[in-house]
Amino acid sequence: MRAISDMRREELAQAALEVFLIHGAEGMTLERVAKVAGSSKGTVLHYYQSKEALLDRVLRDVLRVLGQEARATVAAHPAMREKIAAQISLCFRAELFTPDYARAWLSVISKSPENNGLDRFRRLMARRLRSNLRAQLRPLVGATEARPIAESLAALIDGLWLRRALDPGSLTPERAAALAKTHLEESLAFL
Amino acid sequence: MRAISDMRREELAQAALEVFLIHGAEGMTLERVAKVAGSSKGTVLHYYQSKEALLDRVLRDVLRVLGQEARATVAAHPAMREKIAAQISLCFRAELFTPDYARAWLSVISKSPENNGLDRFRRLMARRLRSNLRAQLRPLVGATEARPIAESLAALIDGLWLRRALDPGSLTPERAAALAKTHLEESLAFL
DNA sequence: TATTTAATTGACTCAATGGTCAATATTCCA
DNA sequence: TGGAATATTGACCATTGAGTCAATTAAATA
Repeated sequence: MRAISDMRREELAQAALEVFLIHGAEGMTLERVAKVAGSSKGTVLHYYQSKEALLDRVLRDVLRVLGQEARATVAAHPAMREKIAAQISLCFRAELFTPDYARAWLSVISKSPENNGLDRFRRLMARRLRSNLRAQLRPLVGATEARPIAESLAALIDGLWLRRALDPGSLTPERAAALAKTHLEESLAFL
Repeated sequence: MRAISDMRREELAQAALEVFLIHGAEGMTLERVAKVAGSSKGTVLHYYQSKEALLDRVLRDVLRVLGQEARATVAAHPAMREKIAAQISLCFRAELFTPDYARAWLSVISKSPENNGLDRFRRLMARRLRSNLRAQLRPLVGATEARPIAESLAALIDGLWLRRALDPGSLTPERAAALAKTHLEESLAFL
């Protein structure tokens, strides 16, 4: 029967996500995952061939959830200006822009040069953000201007996430979103 | 005699810096440092009580060099506008804004939450940049406006460094500096 | 219920890394 | 030159974490 083993796999993935958010990609050790799942390292490796496979699963889950939210939110804002603003809000919404997520993200990018799975994940996230921003800017300012604005905005967003990871107390989600939106407004006004 | 042992210490610090720039803080293993120095792990630990002590030394050296350059360059540009531009240029000058330095920096910040030495270093760097930017903005736009502009600019700079670490090919030093300066100009123009 | 199938465990190996230490080699100087 | 101080080494140890595996336990089913 698949059902039981699938449920176990699910539980383990859930535990892994939990550990991942607290300890990052590297700190997500099999022991910790096993402990959170109330199981043993052996069992974890029974369901996932390797730590890499488990991490893949975790990242895939995260990616899926983020993707759904993003599409839904952007679709809900037909006007272009609002679409971009919505896109920015999405990046900094309170459930996502937490110290935990920010640290986890930092751990992903810092290991990304040595880990294919993490690198793929990172690239996907980066590409998704950039192409969304560009696509939404293009009708407003044209393709030529859209690129540098999207580039700058993406870098600013990265920097704000970094700060959230490192000095969580010094930056609220609202303030981060406000800074990004201000930057966008100024870029648009300047043309 | 101090002289000889001091020279050895120096050589080891040099080797450690080299390894640090290639492999980051974590990847700076005693074995690697010893190998580069043409020595042995035991010798490294003879001169530095621990890996932490060695890393401290490396970071202190980096900090000293960066501080000197920064003070000199900024002092050389008496006009305020130019001072800020010089400050930005300094962040992205070709010798510094290399993939190696960017990756090393990334490794520092990613380990910073768990390592006091790295955290102190990171905070120092961040504080120095921010306070420089704020100090130079204040006479131009007043204290109230200076803060958010400096904040935003600092985050953008961080984001650009991140990109340099992760996708080195996609961002030249000139382009990075240009993006940062554009952001600054737009912020100033918007007031 | 007996047998087969699957889940679970913990002890094991292996590799990497920081760190200790006693033995050895080198250097200095009286 | 010979002994004291110093430098150097490599063999050890401890820890951590991934991954293996055979033995045990639990579950399903004929």
